[in-house]
Amino acid sequence: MFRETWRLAQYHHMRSMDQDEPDLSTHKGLTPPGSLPYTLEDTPGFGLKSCSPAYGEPNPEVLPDYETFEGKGFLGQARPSGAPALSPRIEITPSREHYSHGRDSLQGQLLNTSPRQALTVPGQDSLAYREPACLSPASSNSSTSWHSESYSPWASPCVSPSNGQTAGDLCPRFQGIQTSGGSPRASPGTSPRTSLTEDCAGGPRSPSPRPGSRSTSPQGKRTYHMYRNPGLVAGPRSRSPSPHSAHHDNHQSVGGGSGGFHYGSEVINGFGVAQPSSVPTKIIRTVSSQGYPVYQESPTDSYVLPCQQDVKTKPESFYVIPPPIWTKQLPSIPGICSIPVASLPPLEWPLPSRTDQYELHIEVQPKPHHRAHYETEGSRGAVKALTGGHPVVQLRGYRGKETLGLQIFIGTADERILKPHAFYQVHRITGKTVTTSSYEKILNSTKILEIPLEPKNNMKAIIDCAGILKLRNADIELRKGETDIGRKNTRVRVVFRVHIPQPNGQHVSLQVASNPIECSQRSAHELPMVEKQDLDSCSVLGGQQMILTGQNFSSDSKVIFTEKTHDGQQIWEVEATVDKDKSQASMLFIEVPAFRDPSICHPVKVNFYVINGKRKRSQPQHFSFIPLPVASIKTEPVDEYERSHMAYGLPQLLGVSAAQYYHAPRSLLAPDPAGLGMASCQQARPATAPALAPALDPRFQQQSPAIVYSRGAKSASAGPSLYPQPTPVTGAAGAPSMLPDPHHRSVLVHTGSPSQQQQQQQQHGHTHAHSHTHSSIIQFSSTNNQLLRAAEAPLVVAPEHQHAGLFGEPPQHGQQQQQQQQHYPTVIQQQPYAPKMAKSRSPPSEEQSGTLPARVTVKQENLDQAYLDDVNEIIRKDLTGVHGRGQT
DNA sequence: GATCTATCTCTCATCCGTGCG
DNA sequence: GGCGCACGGATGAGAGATAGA
Repeated sequence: MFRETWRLAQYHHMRSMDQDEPDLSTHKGLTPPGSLPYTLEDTPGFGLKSCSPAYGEPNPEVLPDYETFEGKGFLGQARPSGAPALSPRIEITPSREHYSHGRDSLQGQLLNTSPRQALTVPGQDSLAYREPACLSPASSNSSTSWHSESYSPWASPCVSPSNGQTAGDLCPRFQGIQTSGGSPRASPGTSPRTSLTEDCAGGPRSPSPRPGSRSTSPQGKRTYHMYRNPGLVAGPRSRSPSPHSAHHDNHQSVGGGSGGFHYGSEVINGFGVAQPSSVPTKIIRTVSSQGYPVYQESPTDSYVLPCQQDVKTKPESFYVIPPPIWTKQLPSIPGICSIPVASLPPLEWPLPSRTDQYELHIEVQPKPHHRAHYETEGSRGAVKALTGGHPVVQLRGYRGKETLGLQIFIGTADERILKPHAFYQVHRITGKTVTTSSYEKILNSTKILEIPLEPKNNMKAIIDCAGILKLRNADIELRKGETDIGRKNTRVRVVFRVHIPQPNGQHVSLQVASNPIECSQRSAHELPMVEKQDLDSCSVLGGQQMILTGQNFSSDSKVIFTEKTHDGQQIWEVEATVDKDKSQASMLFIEVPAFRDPSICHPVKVNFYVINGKRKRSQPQHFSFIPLPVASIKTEPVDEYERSHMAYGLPQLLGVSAAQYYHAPRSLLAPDPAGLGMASCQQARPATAPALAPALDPRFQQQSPAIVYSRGAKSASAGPSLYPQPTPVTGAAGAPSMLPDPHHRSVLVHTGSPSQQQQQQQQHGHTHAHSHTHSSIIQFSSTNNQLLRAAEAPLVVAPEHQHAGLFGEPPQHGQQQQQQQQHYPTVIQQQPYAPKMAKSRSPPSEEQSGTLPARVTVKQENLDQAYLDDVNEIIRKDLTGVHGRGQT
């Protein structure tokens, strides 16, 4: 699958080169994919440098398109007069219900492309538009649509047709084109809820041969073949556009040429409103005009609107739309504390959940299952708690009187570092049952809900306004730079963040993630799910009883322990003994089996899963086998396999301080060769070591785990600081549980915004070639690189430069950086352990040495492994590079 | 052992219907 | 009663897995 995706990426890459397609690979959270089969600079004409604003920096070319957003929903608000069936929730409906119009950034002007029939139109006077925002998603965008036919006949209107509006209603430029053409699939798959008038406009509602029967997919499912051979599906049946409209009309001119994209702020996402610089996110009615201006949040929209505590009683308050923030200084907004986004840590950055003073705590966890809804569906409601209510989050230790904003977004739940989920977005729920007001924001393509944390409520918030939106896999997978795959990637976590202002002007950022939530339809009723295990580790001899708590266990449930290699090859599998007498539907009593090799000298991480049927298996759970006491282990030379295996547990096992691996601070970037050669674990994986450093180095533990960052001018004086892993790291050797949770791992340094750090790097420029050398050894994501760079180069950044472009560096340097990224793919490697190299099925030597040609094998049945493979692939390349460069 | 093809199985994305407020 | 939301269920297409040639 991954290979397939890669091929597609290559294909699209070639196309992009042909068409001067903008490279969007750097979009997601400022983390350029490390494993792209192309270089970032392979897209000539793309205005990466010329038009990319700094992170958080408003681009004047784009500013007119930005608008802050939004009060709490339209619930209970009067609809615009004369607007029939105008939904109180007007959103982009990115799927098939799109209109194509305007220009396609790749293929030029799109004329008369919409096959859709006219939709019910509210009165013109009821809507206000921002033309720049009314752009076809097909035109720039995002995920899929720029290839092949490049636009869809269903290209997105600014608002969903389900709202009974035509594109022309929402954007003047739509007018006159909405009835063109006719589609063989007129009004494809329009939901019955969407009550369009297309039926009356002629054309069958569904291509189904059975009138009245369920229609087929809007444009039919898109296949890889279609992706590869866009011409085969040309015409109105072309693939649907990505959910997001991006207005090219504006952006094309920015930066010149066709590639006028804004990197720093624009991100391509399958999410319709996710492109701050290109796509309208919402259309809401204003007070004055009773219209629905389209606006979206700029990356610089770091403030939120005053919280409307009770939208039901003050519906009018929604109509208050602040002027574009880029036009003025950040206002002092009562209510929720406002912080410039540029000063906030990116969503990809790991944050601690607590400090000495504060703790962000999930009082009530969400249910482990929540069926996410597609954009074509109606809402499936807010995430609920197991108890029947809703999740509750509280900020403890806060004594201030200021209301803070609790940010919510959907994050990943896989092995890797927590980051915004590519295939899911938080969805604001509005309804009669929703009591919590919320604001919707877009940060680097990630939709964020912000709800107030009020002292009067003891800084507690009931999360009853957050649903989960599923984006179509194809839309996301095909966007440039996206390496994740959506298939079976259905686990998410709800991530909560809060930024607590400090008296000195700094802010403390805390983050906590919920338990994983399975978002697929089926699994909620069929797949077993392990929610809790009372044992994380056991002696290699096994025999201990472990209680698994979860759902959908059955009398036929089996528990399988497995061990896999880096390549995902399973080298060990054994079924645990299940005590069926004790076991229940929500609880399994098992006996941990003995590990295959009782002579291991280090903890070995394995997985286990519960399986009910052939394919009804739970997500893999982690488990560790602990070696017997040292005295009982025969000392033998370790082979390559063991050596690599040991690398992961080395620091803990040997009680070696991470400081031995690193020099501070610069050496934090590179493993100490001497350290790598110590003990019997000579080849500790360099990519892993840095990730462990903060947790292992006692120096870090003495400091506050929180990320404290400066805002504004104060950042200039904010030198680099080291912040420890909040998770206590025990000194007990060999205890696998002491490894910090990768999802809660703190970061080393945050001296300000990413842009600041980028600026720092720029200032250091070529004199810091060594840092590149280091980073070529230790691969981090760009964000992590920023962290490391910040740690390494504590430059004082003038306030006026704090928005220096992360991607807006001088061309030369930018290219160099891109080359670096190309040659040394980045990866977030923060797994406490990684599956060991193949021993029995694959030659360890080559793998170990990193000279084995990369081959990614992804099995559908194990998505986590796919992720691991993805990472491991990069690591192998990295190792190859290291060796090839003579351990530079 | 590698490749191709056919078939099976399952996921995805959408649609349908119902209950509730 | 109408409407919209929430939600469970169903469905076809298509992708992946698997077996056989």
